[in-house]
Amino acid sequence: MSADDEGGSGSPSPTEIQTRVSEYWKRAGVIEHALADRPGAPTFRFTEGPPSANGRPHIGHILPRTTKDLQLRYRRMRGYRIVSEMAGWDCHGLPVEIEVEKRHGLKSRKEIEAFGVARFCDECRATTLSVAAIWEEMSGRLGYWLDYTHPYTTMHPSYIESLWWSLKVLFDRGLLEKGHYVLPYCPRCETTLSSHEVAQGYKEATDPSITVRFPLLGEVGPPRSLLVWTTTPWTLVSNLLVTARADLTYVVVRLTDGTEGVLAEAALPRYFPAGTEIVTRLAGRELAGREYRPPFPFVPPGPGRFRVVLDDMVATDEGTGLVHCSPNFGPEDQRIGAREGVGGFDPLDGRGVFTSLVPLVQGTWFKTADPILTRDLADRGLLERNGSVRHTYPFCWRCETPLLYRAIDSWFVRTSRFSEALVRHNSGVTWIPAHLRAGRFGNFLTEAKDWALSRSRYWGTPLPIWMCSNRHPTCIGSFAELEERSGEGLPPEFDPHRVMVDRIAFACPTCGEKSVREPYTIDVWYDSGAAPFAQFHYPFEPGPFEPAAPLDYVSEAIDQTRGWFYTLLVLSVGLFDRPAYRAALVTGHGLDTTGKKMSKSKGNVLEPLALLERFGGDMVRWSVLVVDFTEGMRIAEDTIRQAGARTLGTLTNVVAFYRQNSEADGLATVWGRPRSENALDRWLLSRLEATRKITTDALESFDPRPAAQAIRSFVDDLSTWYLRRSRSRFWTEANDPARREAHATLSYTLSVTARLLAPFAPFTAEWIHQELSSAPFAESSSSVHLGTWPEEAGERDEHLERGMQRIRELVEIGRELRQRAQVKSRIPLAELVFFSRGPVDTEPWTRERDAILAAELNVRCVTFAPQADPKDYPEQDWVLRREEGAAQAALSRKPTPELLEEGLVREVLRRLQQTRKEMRLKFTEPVSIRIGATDDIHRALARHRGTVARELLAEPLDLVDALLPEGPDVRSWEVEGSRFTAWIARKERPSVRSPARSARPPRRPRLGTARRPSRPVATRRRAARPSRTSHPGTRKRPSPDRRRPAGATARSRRGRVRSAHPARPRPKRAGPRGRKR
RNA sequence: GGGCCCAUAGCUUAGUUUGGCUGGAGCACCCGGCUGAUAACCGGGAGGUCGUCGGUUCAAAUCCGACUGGGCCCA
Repeated sequence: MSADDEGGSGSPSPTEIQTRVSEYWKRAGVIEHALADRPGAPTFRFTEGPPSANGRPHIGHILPRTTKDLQLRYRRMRGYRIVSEMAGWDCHGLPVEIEVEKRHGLKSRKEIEAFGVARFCDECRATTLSVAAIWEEMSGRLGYWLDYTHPYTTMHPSYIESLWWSLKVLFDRGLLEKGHYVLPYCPRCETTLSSHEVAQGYKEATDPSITVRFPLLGEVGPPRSLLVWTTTPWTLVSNLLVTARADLTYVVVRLTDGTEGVLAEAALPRYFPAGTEIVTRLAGRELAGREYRPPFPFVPPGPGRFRVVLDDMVATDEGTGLVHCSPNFGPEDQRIGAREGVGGFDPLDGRGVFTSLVPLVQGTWFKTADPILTRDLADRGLLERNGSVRHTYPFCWRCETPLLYRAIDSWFVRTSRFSEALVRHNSGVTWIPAHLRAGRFGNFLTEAKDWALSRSRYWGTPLPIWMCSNRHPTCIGSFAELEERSGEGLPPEFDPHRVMVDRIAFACPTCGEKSVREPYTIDVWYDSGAAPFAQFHYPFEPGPFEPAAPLDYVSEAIDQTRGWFYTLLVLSVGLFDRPAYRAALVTGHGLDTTGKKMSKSKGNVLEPLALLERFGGDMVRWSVLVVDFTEGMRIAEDTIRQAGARTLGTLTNVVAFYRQNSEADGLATVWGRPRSENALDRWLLSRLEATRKITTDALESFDPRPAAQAIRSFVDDLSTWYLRRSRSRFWTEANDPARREAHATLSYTLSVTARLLAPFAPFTAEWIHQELSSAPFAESSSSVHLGTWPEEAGERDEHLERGMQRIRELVEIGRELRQRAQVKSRIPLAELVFFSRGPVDTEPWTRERDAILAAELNVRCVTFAPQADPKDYPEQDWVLRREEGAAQAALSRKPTPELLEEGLVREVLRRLQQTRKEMRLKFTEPVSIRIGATDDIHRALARHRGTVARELLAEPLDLVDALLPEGPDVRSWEVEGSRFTAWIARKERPSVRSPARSARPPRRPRLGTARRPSRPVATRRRAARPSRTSHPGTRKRPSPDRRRPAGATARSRRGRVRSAHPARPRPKRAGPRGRKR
């Protein structure tokens, strides 16, 4: 990092904090401790949804990983044992296969088989975890704690054996069956796809849009044709039926060539100009049974073929109201075809190429055939309309080949048979957001369709079903069973993937014929849906998995409603007849700055690793947690910086303030709830308790949104009200009771805040906790993440909270009056009177109320009066605020000469303090000061000499009754029309305390006292930098030995401070001393 | 084509369940103030057709309907 990254005197940057904390976690083995088994602890059941092990993480993965980690950290602090914290990898499937295909230039299944299936699978296995390290890196930077040393992988033999066990359970229950159905099919990959896979591949595409004449047979009069619309001309060669809707009105119109056409009346305006002759009207049901000549002569005649049938699926908003039906190439078509008993006709081979059944286009790919067939129709006078249409069409999500729907043999999980149970077991799930339960997810369950499970591929869990020539299926549920059936021992390194299992055959238990394995793998979504039990090799090994117990919590992004959330539930209900999870937190997707979905093609993606590197995990986590992350949310660097810096930055600054002061006084952290009578302290503790309660309730109910907001607002109150009004107490002496109270309150509050923050911003929380600790960054046992969650400590005082709120409102009134009086706050004013119609109910802390107001508004006296008599407050002396006609408050507007003089002193002090700050002096560091001023300023300073010397820590303070001569080291200011000059010089010698506070960075090895080996990465402080002005008697460069060193631990500082100088000199006690020139 | 969700200031948002005071706050901007933790802080200002239209009501950001835009899912 460069020196410019570091703050001058403030707190470390988020990335510095993260670096330091990460090193500590690593060094002290904190993560291992946190994830260690906790015998006897209550169980919190969780499963990491396995990401695809060869897909790189994208921005969308940040949200769910944050919400998962948040809940797990909370539960750990609550004393739970998380079952399980295994990371997991989804290893199988087309993504891996396609990567390997590309590498070896393989273009079809034929080429893969020529390449060698065993070799192909070996390559897939080797490829599959290639990006695991990137995922681990991202999770580490995000602070997502999982056990990456023992991840589960869906390709592991034990995992696959569990899958086989579960498949056999379904098979035995009759829920796993073979069927012949129309399914989405990729002709390049030569396999069916799951609906989930199809959903990912919809794209805008231009397709033909043609309307074809199907001549009706047996009509009298002019030739009459059905006008049939389609966007897939290639399916016309396999046409078997035409569908009309019973309740629609159809018209027969006169076509331009004198023949007649039939179409829905509703479609008429889309096709023909007004005034087109309508020969007759007829109801849809009258069309039923009419026979027609098919558009192509390839389909042999058969019972019931080439006639009009009725169905409600016919839409009217596009097309002609007459739908061409090719039962092999559409789900609806299949349903209708099956109902009508017309059989099927499939002219395509596995690669989507027409076979000899269709000589016209034999050897042509299905899409390429469209124009050829269209031209042929036109040549034969059957093409009524020829056009094109833009619409969404499904493409293969991996290889971008247009999909087709076709009837094919496949194995199914009969989900439709237990959709009622799916709905029932979903009804008790806590969904966040809640609408998903009955809404999107619930709807999906009610309409649950059978799950097409089998894939004609290679790298996947082999379907453990063997079939004999008599079509008797045998399902194998374990490796031992396979061994027993086949009568051959499995090798010790048995790999239950294709080739090895394919070679095994056995006699059919039913008929004795040879049984061979069905050559399928299964949908990878089954793999991941089985993760809760398969990761433990259930039921083959003893483990923490209990069939009766659902997971307590899962969290993923919204797209998983159809994915993992669904397959988890299906398997849970199908196998165990219970819900899969008690609570599901669903995050939205990341959008770009304009609210558009991030996608590679739009080039608006943000790299998660780059973001995390730049801002640190906490900033990223916090920025998503404080907004409604269940909606799609815009993610931009600016919003991360803004949301993160506000709360986390403020809080670290509060900690820095606390540490500087308590360290200087040698006060140790107070971890228990203090008892203070001070109203501000009691107020803060009450606010803390309120925040604790909201945070706890939110996390208990799995919805962190209210918690993050409550913490944000609490940190705001802490910094901008409590600390601002309490500062002076931190500057009194260490044994002052008020100082003790303030210290104890802030100390305790920060310790609780660190624990409340721990699940949300683990790095910052840890840093705060360590800053409070007596042995920071020492042992793992001191980690905030191994501590307990804050329990209720003391009650809220809502009366006090309301009273304080009222005071803050009164402050605003006071400021307004000051502004109107045009007297800046630095000048004290004599009196502020509030005329309250109702008394401000601040009993029993009325005196403190007035003191807070007086200090905040810099007035000598605050009083409350029941009502004002205007003539007591003449305008030349008072500025009045009215509310609804009645006087509300009055501020005396004219400062007395004494008050003016005090204001003048403050003006001078402020400028000199600013100079001290610019010189980067520690606030405990004494200086030599000479101030040259005349007249009013000199008189004022002389009269307040003690205050001036004390506040500036001037040892000595030299007041000169003349302006100092100009010089490079002399500064000059103008105040209220008068000038004054000063020079400030660092003391020649370090003050007594300096050595203790200051080992120095190794790169500037001078004057080092109390030097310690430092960790360069943990640099907290800016390297010594020349102050902007130089002063007589001062080195050009501030002496580095006064600075906090790189990496010097707080322990070393404190240890020395406390033992060596228990009663260190305080600035305020540094008495003015004369200095001879 | 169907379903679910969302829309409040340039940006992030509170308020919507249960209609009711002048629609609050933060960032950014302008003016002023404060500053011995701060990358800060405090006051004031400017900035709002509460997506649009219609309905219910004494009263609508809030309830109802339609529409527009966006997100997600299904087809």
